[in-house]
Amino acid sequence: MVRGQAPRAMTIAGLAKAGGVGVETVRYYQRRGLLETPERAGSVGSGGVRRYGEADVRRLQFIRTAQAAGFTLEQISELLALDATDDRPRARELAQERIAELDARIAELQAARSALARLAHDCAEGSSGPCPIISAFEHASDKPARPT
Amino acid sequence: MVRGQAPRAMTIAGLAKAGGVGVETVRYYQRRGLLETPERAGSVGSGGVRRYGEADVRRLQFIRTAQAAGFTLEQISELLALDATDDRPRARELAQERIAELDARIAELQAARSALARLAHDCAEGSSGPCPIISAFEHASDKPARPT
DNA sequence: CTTGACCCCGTACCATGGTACGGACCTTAT
DNA sequence: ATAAGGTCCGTACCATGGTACGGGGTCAAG
Repeated sequence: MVRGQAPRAMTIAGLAKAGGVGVETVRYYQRRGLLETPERAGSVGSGGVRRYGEADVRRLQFIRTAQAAGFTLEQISELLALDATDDRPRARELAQERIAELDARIAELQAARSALARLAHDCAEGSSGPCPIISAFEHASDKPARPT
Repeated sequence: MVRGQAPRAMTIAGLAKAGGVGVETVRYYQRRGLLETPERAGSVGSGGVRRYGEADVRRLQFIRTAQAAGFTLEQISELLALDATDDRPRARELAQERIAELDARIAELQAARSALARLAHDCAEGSSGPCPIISAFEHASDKPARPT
């Protein structure tokens, strides 16, 4: 019973490369249930090597993309499980939650970015006084162990 | 040799509270060298409790702020060390590096955010076909082990 | 049919950033 | 002075996301 050989050409190294990760990472994702572990190819039931195809590559890329969006592997796992059950409300819920978190995090990073940019600028220009990057606490009141 | 008692009123719990962290976290920062560990107060050399002041609160808050800006504790440690040596070029360098990384990360998150928003929207509206949140890999070619 | 590269799998280890525990000691209020 | 509660300190443990190791099997070329 042969079922489509064409997209199952790669070994794990090929899959890893296609996804831009290491082989160990692929195995790790398999252990976590994020990627499936195909049956070993080979006439004899036991031996042989596992083969992967385009579907696996897409799945792996999805994982990386979702990860870049700040989803944890746990959440990605849920997203993937949702795929099987087609639970759209839950999927949207997860997406909305993550969007809210992303908005918060983006705002935070932008605030930090502009603060940092201003401080770096100030530190560059005026050579007077302490570098303001750190001076948030520099005007201390009681700092005994500071050798002259 | 008494040197300014006023700003050294708190115990570790007060400092932790002022910084919005737990006592254990303060101790952890002390172990990491991010916060100093003041001498124990008390007439007898050995015993007594450590006291903290405003300077410590500011330092702790700086750590939290820098952390929010994506600095690792390691980098914060360096920033703090720079304070002692007043190494402004290096401080600016660190700041610039982090700004670049922040820009990259912000762009990444924004891309993810809009992709996610669009997908969530699509998933909400059309009830036809699979939810696009996941369908990045849904049009798979060879999916054998799918139990009926 | 041997060599070398690659695969399989379990298990151990790593870094980061904490959190928890437990016994001894100190401080403070009653 | 005694009890309650806080501090001190070492050590252990946790979650997350991997990375490394080692022994054995397999596969393809020469």
